[in-house]
Amino acid sequence: MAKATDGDTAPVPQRLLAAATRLFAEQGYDRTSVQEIVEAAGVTKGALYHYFGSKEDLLQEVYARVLRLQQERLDAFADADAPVEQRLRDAAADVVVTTIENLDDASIFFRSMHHLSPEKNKQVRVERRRYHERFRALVEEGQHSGVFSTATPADLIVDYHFGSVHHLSTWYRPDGPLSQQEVADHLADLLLRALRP
Amino acid sequence: MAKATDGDTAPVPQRLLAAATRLFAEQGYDRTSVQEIVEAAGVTKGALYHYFGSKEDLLQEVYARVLRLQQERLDAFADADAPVEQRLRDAAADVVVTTIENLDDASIFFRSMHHLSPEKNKQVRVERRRYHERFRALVEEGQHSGVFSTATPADLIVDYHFGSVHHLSTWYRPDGPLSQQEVADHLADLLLRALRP
Amino acid sequence: MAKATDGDTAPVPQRLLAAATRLFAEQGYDRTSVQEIVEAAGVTKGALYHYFGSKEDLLQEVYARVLRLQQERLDAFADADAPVEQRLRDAAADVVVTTIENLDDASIFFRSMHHLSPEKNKQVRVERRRYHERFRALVEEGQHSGVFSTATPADLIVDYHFGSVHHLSTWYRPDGPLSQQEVADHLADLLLRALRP
Amino acid sequence: MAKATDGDTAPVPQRLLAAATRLFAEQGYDRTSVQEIVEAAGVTKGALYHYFGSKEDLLQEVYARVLRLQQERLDAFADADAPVEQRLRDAAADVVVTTIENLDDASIFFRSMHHLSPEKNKQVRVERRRYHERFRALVEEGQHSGVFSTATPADLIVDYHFGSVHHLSTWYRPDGPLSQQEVADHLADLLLRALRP
DNA sequence: TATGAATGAGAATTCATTCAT
DNA sequence: AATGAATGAATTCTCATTCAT
Repeated sequence: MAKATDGDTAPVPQRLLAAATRLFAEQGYDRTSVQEIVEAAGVTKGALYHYFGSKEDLLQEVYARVLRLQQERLDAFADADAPVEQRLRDAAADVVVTTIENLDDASIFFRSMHHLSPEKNKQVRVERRRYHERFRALVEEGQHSGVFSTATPADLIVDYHFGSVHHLSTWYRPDGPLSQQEVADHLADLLLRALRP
Repeated sequence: MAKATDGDTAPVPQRLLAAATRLFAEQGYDRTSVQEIVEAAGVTKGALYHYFGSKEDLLQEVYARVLRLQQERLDAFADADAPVEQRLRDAAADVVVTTIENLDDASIFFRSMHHLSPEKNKQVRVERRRYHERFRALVEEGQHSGVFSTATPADLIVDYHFGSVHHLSTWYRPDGPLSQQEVADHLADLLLRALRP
Repeated sequence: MAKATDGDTAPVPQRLLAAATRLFAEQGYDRTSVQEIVEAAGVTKGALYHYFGSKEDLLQEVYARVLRLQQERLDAFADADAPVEQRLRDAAADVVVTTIENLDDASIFFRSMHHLSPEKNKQVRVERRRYHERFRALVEEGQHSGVFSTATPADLIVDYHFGSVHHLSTWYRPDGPLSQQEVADHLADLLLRALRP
Repeated sequence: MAKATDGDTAPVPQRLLAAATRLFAEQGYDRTSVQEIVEAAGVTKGALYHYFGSKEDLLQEVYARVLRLQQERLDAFADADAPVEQRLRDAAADVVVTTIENLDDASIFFRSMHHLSPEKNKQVRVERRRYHERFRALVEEGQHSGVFSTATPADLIVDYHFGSVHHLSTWYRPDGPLSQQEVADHLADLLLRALRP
């Protein structure tokens, strides 16, 4: 009977997650009440607490989804069979596109991480770290093979790039002058240009 | 009689602002109660509401202070008597140092702006815009005079750099391997390298 | 299981309404705190806000109840099969008795109506108007058929009578010299006497 | 220098009293803050507390003024040299005109009396009683001399009439179809007609 | 699997009043 | 005569969560 992912007929947990994602992005985690979420999802509070242990669990689920997706894509690009400068450029551009396509998740990610309890926060940080290190490894690979400048520590370069990705949710508008792909190309280009020896 | 800026003797509004800044940065705006602020400042709630119309006003005051400071510094560097690549590098490095020196304000700025009411938000955006445009003008000046590449739109370059500044509050630690100045130099360097024709 | 209207066993909304009615009448709407109401009803604040959107909603419910009751009774007397002077007298006396029997509601009604928000106030006024007009129609009927004097506009006569009803909560005491019925008969009599041609 | 009673130049206590009267009538006593009063009067809180011991004192002053005025006028009409039916009619009409002319005071009087502390309340009640009794004496004089019906106790007749006076603040509008004097004549007429033997 | 009534702690804000100057 | 900073208690309302059904 269910056909879409969002409508009235999607499984309850998905509907709750979709509603929570939208509301957290629009209003922030603290400003979104459990009541609003269940109303938006068309269920009752009891149902929410049947599937999720707490409001915080919902937030963590949003994170887990984003992290999983981005790690998968990074791994795919990094493991490709191509010169390192190509692989870095592709990965750098892809994370921009993926982030723009899931701007809600990104807003939540960067604005609400500190709302998680210490233990859950730690768990997320560990996964983030893994992602960061995979990306850094690409930079270092290019530095060791001499195609990238070694003037800047690789860690800092990763943070430089992810700063701009993080920032997207602040300024990017779908109806702006640049398409997703153009923004991605420009940002990847800036990264690669900065890395020229 | 008052000599310090923070102690028991500083004027009440300053003490409130200092306490609020610290707590907003540590816990986030929504998670910080008015009660906590007044306790930290050693005054009563009535006193707070005597000087500030609302909790939100306190937040706006923090913003106003940061914006004023950063605009002043940018103007000074941008108006200096030096080649444009030097002026851009100095401004780009200075905003990093200033941000690190006021990491609390920066965290609040980037994480809590969406907590302001629409009208106050607009006001802050207007001032942010002015700052952004002054910075962009520097980039464009270099592009027109041929010392910077024109491959990337100036607006995007400004957002690229400020993404990394914004991001500082996420990863920079005073006890990390790099000093403030080193980070600033590296980030300014990356910007200038990316702009090489 | 529930048998009384007030005890520990009555449904929570009724208990809240009963407590609020008594306290609003005794102390006035503004002087009665939500805390007092829930304590008197033996429930918690959360329960109150589960059933009523606001303190004001509670007040409006009190109004709605009174208005419904009085309109029903007026309609019954006005539509009866009797000479107009008899129907007016019965209606005029009945509203006195009903008001005395619900003196709390009446006090609240006349003293606290201006505490309602504009929109709710309007809604109450509309219902009041309907009541006023039904009563006025009775007076006019008698005037047209010649049994009542036309010296005074019917509207004014209605306000004259309701002034005295309104006033009851100021002076009527159950232990005073006159019974409810005696007061009602006297006031209806005064009205009819004033209307003699 | 001072020429009006209301402007910027009137003595401070008068200005406070005028501002308080207007605000109490518009918003109710409880809804009017001391801050609003002093702002409307163009002075500071300290000044208010210099002249009045409390917010309640301000309210009592408004009462005292009304009571004094109405008692004076009633005494004048009641002591006149005319037949009792003329004196009653004049007094009954005059209180209507005076009430309409001071509709703010009247609203406050009838709506806020229960806001006074028990002792002040008692004091006001005593003066009200004196007024009521002077009026009742007029009715009784007419009843004893046979020009008024004795069907209704004099006390009730006084309350009947004052109910309608009280009610004026609910329905009377200066831009309505009837002038002050017309309303006064009609209401006095109704009273006298009801008293016909 | 889901409901919805009920909890209880805590939120921001208001306000009459005081008092040193 | 008048100021205005400061108090502290009270106010309405919100909300994540629980639990009997």
